[in-house]
Amino acid sequence: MRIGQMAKAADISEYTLRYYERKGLIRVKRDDAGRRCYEESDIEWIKFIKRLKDTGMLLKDIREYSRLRYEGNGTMPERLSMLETHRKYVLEQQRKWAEYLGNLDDKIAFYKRSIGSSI
Amino acid sequence: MRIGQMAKAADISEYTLRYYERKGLIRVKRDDAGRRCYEESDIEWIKFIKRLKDTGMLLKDIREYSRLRYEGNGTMPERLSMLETHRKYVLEQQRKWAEYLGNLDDKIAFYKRSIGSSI
DNA sequence: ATATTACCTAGAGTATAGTGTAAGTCAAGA
DNA sequence: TCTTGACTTACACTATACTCTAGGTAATAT
Repeated sequence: MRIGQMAKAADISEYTLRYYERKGLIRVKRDDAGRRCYEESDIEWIKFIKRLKDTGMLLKDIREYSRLRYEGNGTMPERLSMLETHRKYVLEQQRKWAEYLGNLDDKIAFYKRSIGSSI
Repeated sequence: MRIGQMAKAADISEYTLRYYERKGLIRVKRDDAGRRCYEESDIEWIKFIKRLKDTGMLLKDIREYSRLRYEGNGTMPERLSMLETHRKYVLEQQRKWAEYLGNLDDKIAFYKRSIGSSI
């Protein structure tokens, strides 16, 4: 699978795929012509990277996770530990968003009352 | 209230306070010596700006909200509309975080099984 | 009187994460 | 054979949001 197909399959730009490779997040083989050849399994891997990124993990941390992953199964405990740390972070974010939604709803209710009473 | 006190009161750096002023998010009067004089009410305003920012609103959008706020009560309907749009965004983010937490828990469970079975 | 502290402005520098361009290579179809 | 399209690398540029420095002023503490 070449970069164009992968970009479509994983819904990511070719620029970003090359950028992630440069940054050490993804390792990709080349064909005889020097073109990137992605494996099928890379689709899920790239989607997983996207999710880590979308939930606030920095590329340098994803890079570290990636390094462990490419090292093999022996690094599973370390990866598990990273994911558990990240899980705590995600829970904390959820708490913050819920709290913020409360604030926002209060503010919205206040505005509605203010606008209503001025009629 | 001068910038040093405000930085402590609103838990934000002086750099950022000046930056937000330059960007049009906050309007501040000066004393005879040209120093910024914040009002008590600015504390809550700045905290609110921080929450908008922390929940993914871009400074340029916060700037627009701010412009309306400084224009007075007549802009309440517009501000309400901005907050309701942002509320939808926050709800969508919550949904995404919940979904992602599910993925993460699956992955963690998988790792735990894998590690367990290899003992 | 002088030293220190808190402030001022303008502008440069940093971090993060892409995004785009220039110049060139390669392979497959008309 | 020639052209087109998909790729390659290296490097420059962008956006966002700060963060810091340099050089200066003003008020206060010793």
